[in-house]
Amino acid sequence: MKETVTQLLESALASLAAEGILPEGATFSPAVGNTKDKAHGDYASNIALIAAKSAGCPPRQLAQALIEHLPASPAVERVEIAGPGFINFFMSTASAFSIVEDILKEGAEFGRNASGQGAAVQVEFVSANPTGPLHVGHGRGAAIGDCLSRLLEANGYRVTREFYYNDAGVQIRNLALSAQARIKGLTPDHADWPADGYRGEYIADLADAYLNGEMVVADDREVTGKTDPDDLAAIQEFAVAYLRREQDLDLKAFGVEFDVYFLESSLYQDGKVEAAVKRLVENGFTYEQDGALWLKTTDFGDDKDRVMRKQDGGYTYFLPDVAYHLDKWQRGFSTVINEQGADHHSTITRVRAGLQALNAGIPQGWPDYVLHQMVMVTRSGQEVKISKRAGSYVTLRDLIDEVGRDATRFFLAARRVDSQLTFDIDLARSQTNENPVYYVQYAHARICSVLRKLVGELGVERGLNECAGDLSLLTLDEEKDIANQLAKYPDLISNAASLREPHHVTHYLRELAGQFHTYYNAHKVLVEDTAIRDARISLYLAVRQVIANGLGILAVGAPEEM
RNA sequence: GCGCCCGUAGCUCAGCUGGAUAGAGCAACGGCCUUCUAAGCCGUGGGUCGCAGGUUCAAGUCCUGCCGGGCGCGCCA
Repeated sequence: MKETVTQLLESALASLAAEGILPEGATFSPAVGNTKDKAHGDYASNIALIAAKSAGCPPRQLAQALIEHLPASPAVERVEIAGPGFINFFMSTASAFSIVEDILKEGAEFGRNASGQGAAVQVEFVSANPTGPLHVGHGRGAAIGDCLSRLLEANGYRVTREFYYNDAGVQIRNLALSAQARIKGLTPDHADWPADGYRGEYIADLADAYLNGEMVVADDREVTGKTDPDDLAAIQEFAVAYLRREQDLDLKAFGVEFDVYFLESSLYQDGKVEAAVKRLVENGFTYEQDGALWLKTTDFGDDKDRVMRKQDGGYTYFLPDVAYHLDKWQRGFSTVINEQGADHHSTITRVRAGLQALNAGIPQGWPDYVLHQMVMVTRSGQEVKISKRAGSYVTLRDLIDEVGRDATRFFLAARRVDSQLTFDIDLARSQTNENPVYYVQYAHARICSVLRKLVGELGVERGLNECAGDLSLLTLDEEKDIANQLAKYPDLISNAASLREPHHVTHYLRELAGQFHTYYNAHKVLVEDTAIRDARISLYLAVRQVIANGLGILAVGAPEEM
């Protein structure tokens, strides 16, 4: 519908150019937007304001000329000039409802497009180190990363979901020492407990499992506990596997699956870290100082140079990071999106600098980053800070267990990534219209319920994607509003993906559900006039389909009954 | 001190690549509720968009400065 208006305007612009009213060379792409105020019609364009200067005539006059050159279209009922020179389009009622037929014809495909042309995109997210259960922040990352992946897929991209983790560094050593302390019977309050050791309950569980010789199977590994308290290497291997399994279970409960688990240690094993170092040295961006090897990241916009190789000969995390991203590039991902917590912000400049210093033909500003701000969890208006299992933080599992997978996903994806998020447990649990998840799911269930009633009480079978009835009988304002909202869905999918802003999906659904509930409350659908009834049910079916499609992007369930 | 993010109604938040009179939900206030799947429905009030400049026909949106909050500023990841 919006395209129709755009085409009409383009045609009018061409006519004006042909008549010399507009300069030949200049090209204007008319911006057509949805109106906020219904008094301004269904769509509005500011083209006359934009083009007025180069046309050399006042905007309203140019708008008038454009309107006079607008080709006739059955979709447009009337056109007006308003304000400083906006052109407002009032669409015919009949054309507004053609979207219903489109939706029912396309079904689950409605809103999806092929603009990505199958290009390979990688989304790296969560990437938690295997040192404990996932926390709420990881949950936010998981919700955003997975939703973003689904959005990209809906736009025709081929997405690889990747999880990168450090399985060998200082933190892992620390984990092994903590586990060993537990295995030897120490508790975190003991004087000999490792400094900065991990203190959570899960360390004790891990220790028991190791001593019992349990076998743990994680998505990417399988290890049996050796029971020997002195074999630190064995403890470390077991601990990593144990916590990987723990995280796998969290992710499974959350409904997130990864295509690739990428180990930091593999970069060392495959010589990729050494190769990166060699290349950086050869390119002349390094120097030795204080017994360490530095990279001149300041040549690429960093505020200070960074250590690559420490005094003790080990590498900092930064170097494998660079090697890892070179590997991503070499795997052919022209678009890579790294979803991380904003507390990792400083790595961006460093990684990009390292990649530029490699001289590998990687574009400046590659890869993309999506950073989410912190999450605070509240219950009864009070901040919740700890979980029993992890001790110092609220785990993702806590939330899923308490409010359910659907509400957790919806809530964690519902805010702009760059603003902090308050997760209200009471709200997420509540079964009232105040709870947006409930509200949206209920709209879907309500429609399913009407269909059951239609079959059960009236004996009328109606296929789920069957468009029946004369849509021109839909004459109510609420019906047209809903149709217009439905028509916005494809743009939503395309914009949310290109802007990397998944939160738009939740807001859209909340609004659509609200419109539907209002309509439902005001107007009966199972009316005696079967022609009107059938037309309204067609609209219901379209709403049901779009809600289902939108919830699918969020990986939130679309229940048939509540 | 430096860097990044945020500041919009009492609260939680939207505001699509600058566009018309800044929106939604909750709360408040006033009505309604024997009605298809219910846990409510309709309406009203409520704003110096942190502050001050600037760019523009047009600024919540872009630029500069300041104020307030969060995060980061490791040879941790």
